[in-house]
Amino acid sequence: MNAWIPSPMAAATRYAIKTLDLLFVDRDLTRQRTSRSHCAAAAAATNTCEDLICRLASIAKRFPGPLSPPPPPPPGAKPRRRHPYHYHALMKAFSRAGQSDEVLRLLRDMKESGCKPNLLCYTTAIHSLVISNRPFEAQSLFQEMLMNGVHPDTISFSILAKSLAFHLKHFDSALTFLGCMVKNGSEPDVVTYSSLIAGFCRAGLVDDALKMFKIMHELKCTPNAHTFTPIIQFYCSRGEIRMARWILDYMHDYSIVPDAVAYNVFVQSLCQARQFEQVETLLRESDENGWMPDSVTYNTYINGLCKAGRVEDAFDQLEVMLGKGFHPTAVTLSILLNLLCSESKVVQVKSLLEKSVLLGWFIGTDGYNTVMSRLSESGQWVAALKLFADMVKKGVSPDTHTFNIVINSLCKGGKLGVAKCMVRSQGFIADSVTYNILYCAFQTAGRIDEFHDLFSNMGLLQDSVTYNIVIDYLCRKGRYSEAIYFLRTLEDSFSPDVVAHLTFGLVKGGKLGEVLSLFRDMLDRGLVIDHCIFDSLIKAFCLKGSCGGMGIYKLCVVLDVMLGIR
DNA sequence: GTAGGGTTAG
Repeated sequence: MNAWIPSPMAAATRYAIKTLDLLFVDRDLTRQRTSRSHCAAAAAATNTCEDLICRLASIAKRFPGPLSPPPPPPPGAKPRRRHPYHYHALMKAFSRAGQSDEVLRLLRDMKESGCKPNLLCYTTAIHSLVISNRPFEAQSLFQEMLMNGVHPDTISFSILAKSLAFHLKHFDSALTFLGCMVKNGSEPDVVTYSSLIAGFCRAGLVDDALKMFKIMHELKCTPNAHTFTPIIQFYCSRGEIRMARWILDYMHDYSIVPDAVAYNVFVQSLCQARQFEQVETLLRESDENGWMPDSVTYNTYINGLCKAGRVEDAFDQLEVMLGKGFHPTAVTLSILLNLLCSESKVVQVKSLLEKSVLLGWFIGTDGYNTVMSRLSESGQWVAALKLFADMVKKGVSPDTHTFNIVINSLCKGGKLGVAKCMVRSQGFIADSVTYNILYCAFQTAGRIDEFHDLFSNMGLLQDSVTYNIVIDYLCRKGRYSEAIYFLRTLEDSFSPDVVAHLTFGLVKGGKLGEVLSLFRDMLDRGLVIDHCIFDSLIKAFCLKGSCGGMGIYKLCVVLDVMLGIR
């Protein structure tokens, strides 16, 4: 392994490599590696794939080294002069590199050397924890800052308010926090409000976002493109393209010119709806609408075309993108690798990655993650683990997503103990995806107590996917009352996504009385029964074969209750 | 001197 792989992942990586070396001599794995299906997959190569790989290689030649590895931060670097400014400069660099542990180390070093951290150092450290999804540690550090007599300002308050709303979805706390800001003499500004609006929109609470928008207006706080983009995103995510376009027009009417980010969200939505001609029009008219498409715009468009099977058009757009002077980014590469993988050429892509050094193209973490993920999904988890070893040997730093793919592969191979050790190894930062992968694996293996021991000290990592896993499991086991009880114990107990999962399980189990009771309860509380619940329910009835014969009567009863007409 | 917000792939 190359020496420059920085902490915090270094220890976890070393452990992983050691483990993999042991794993590859495992008899079962060796058998799987040489299985016939893999040989058949390797033999299934076609000219199409070769053609795509040639194109990729030709781009690599035209743009040598566009994805060069980031320079490694100096190991154990310390500022020459012990002044908060110098510490801050280093902390900022580590924070930008996503290395919050290093930021905390510098903060500790400051205190130990008698240099009192100032507001900026604390702010950067808190922000680093927030963007690394470590909200509780961010809150503790904020408390420590107050205890040390450092008074927060609008920026530090805003970072914590964003953490509460955007990451934790604790909106009541976020609003209370806003009140605290004012009491402490820090007025929320456009960034503070925009962060909260983004949090509301991300949680699907657009009405609350619009209320916040109204408050901004009343306080004469002028919104900008950052304020509107999450609202556009909300409507786009629901396929409400007309509403999204209306907001873009509204922005123009009020002289808040939407920028590339706002339009990129819209382009994504048009691509999902396969409205590629609209995308073309948007790009053609970009100049007169006052925005410049960027590499994200083209990546989004190229990805949309790939997903729609329009590979030639995708490569044409790649040419347009390159012609306009945009270098392919890590995302461009991921999109193209993903395209190759979706053509069932994962084996060839794996070999392309292994030869990437010869091609003169640095393939980074994201490129490896994409291919490893596809390998693992298609059941070739040993190949995914081998590619992981290859990536680390080339000096490409794994991130949490990489480790999640490795852990998923280990779980698929029944190596739960190894996965558990990797999560426990120093420097491993688990996220909600890690939590969900392991929860599923330990639950299926009937070893859920071990799972709880593993995560008991890691703070809250559950999300709606976790809740759905629990509900699916309880419904599969016929423990419907427990599933309903579980839903009611959740903080956001009637989240549409989770309700949709539960009603799906209940309908499949023939528990229509429980479904009706749940819907009546929701309607009594003034809650709206979301379209995703409707979709899930219809799917469950269809799967159960209830859309014909007498079964249709039961379906109609449920739909009437949903619509509040029975 | 330095700090905070919205987007794309997996």
